[in-house]
Amino acid sequence: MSIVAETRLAGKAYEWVRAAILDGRLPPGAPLSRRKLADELGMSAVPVGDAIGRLEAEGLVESRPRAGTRVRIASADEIHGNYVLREALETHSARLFAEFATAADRRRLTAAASRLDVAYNALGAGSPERRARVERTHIDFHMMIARAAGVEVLTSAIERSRVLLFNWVFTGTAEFAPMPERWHRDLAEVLVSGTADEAGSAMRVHVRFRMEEVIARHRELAAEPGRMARGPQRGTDK
Amino acid sequence: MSIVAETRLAGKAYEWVRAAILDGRLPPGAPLSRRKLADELGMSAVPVGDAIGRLEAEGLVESRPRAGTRVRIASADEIHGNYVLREALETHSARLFAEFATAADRRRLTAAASRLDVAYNALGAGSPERRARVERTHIDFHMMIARAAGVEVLTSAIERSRVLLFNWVFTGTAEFAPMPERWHRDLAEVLVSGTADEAGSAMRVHVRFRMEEVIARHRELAAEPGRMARGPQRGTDK
DNA sequence: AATCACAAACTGATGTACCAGTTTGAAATC
DNA sequence: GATTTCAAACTGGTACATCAGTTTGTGATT
Repeated sequence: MSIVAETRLAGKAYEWVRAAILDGRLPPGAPLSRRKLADELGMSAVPVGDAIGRLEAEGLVESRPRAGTRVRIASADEIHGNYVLREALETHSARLFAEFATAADRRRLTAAASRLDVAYNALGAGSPERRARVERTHIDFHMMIARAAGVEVLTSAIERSRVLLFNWVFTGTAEFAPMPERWHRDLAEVLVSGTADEAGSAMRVHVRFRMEEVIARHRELAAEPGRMARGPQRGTDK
Repeated sequence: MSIVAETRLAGKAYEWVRAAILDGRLPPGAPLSRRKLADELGMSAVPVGDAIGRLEAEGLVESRPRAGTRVRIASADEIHGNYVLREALETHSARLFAEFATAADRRRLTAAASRLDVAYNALGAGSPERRARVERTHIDFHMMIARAAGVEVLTSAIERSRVLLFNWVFTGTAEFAPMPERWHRDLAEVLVSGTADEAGSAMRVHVRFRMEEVIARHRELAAEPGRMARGPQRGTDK
């Protein structure tokens, strides 16, 4: 979020844990101990607690007062909600792109769409690592659209909502039906030469494409046994 | 955000400071001392620091490592960015309302729009307190639209972006040109009986209505002298 | 074999102490 | 009077110690 390197220890812990969650080293449900983390990172428990507090506010982690902290497992409702949020943010950024993007931005987007479609089409049943890498390129493609509008607040909001979905969905060995062959090229074409309304509609379809599949996949993951320990857990509320 | 009352001290401090910022007791630029706050709230400096960390992550507060913490003064760019964000979120929630709101929701929205227009028309040059109260009712009106969609993530995102704007703009004695007489009634009518596209467009116009005026007003506020102390402050970046 | 009880280990949360850097106002200098 | 200097006061950040609540493995009881 900032250009300068993080100097506060709390910031270092935050980045570390966040990265660990995002690349799967800490899968959903994994326990997190302030003290063990503090040992591992060579600091005391206070900055670690600070970092965990921030992650909790963001929804990546869940902590019950004197019982422990775990990487959060989102509900299907939340996954759906994040898709709605993404739809709102990305359709808007598509509108802005169609209206205001420079000629250079438009050229770059067209090229990136081609590369992305080629990568997806060549992927087949590639290794999880390859799939994750292509998925990251996919994110870059969408961020390119958002960045073209030059509105920092918007891009960072999109990134946040994407982070949550990515974590909740792709940390397993999720496998999805292939995309249409020219999926991103078609989208890019509308964004590059269509009106704002057309761009928004096209992006709307694009975002909704995998939503239901993803939610179904999430239900499978959540149904896996052995996520939580014994006990009433009390946190389930009413 | 949660139904249960906040038990952690850090949470209490967070709520307290956030409320103080939002209702103007801590205006933009005001200094915040961990220790003074800790004294005042009857706790130690650690939970206060935790709360300040969260507020900083949300952008309400700005803290330079060993120099002090102040209520943040946003740049005009940020104000603009938050308007863009609001436009994205609220046009989408208007679409959802037009498509999915129940008959009861639609009736309630129509009634609320009437009340709101009446309040604005009767306001004139009322006291700052009265204006702030009407402004809060205005927020409720928009939140009613968002809530009708039943997507928690979306409503809380809208609330966040509104909180920032409200704080940055309305804590002064901001004064704006009056709204058209049927401003909210006309909007509600489209949301209640129009298509999703129509509702989105109407909301887009609605959100943009005061944007430029607000940004101009913000420039005046930011230009006021005596906000910061002497010294290069070093945080102004490049 | 299944159930239960319980104590030891672990957890998050907070208070206290301390450190290094920044600010600031008054004294010293020009 | 204006400028510079500089030390005391204050700041955020972290480590350490401690507390109360939760979890869990072990062993006693049925």
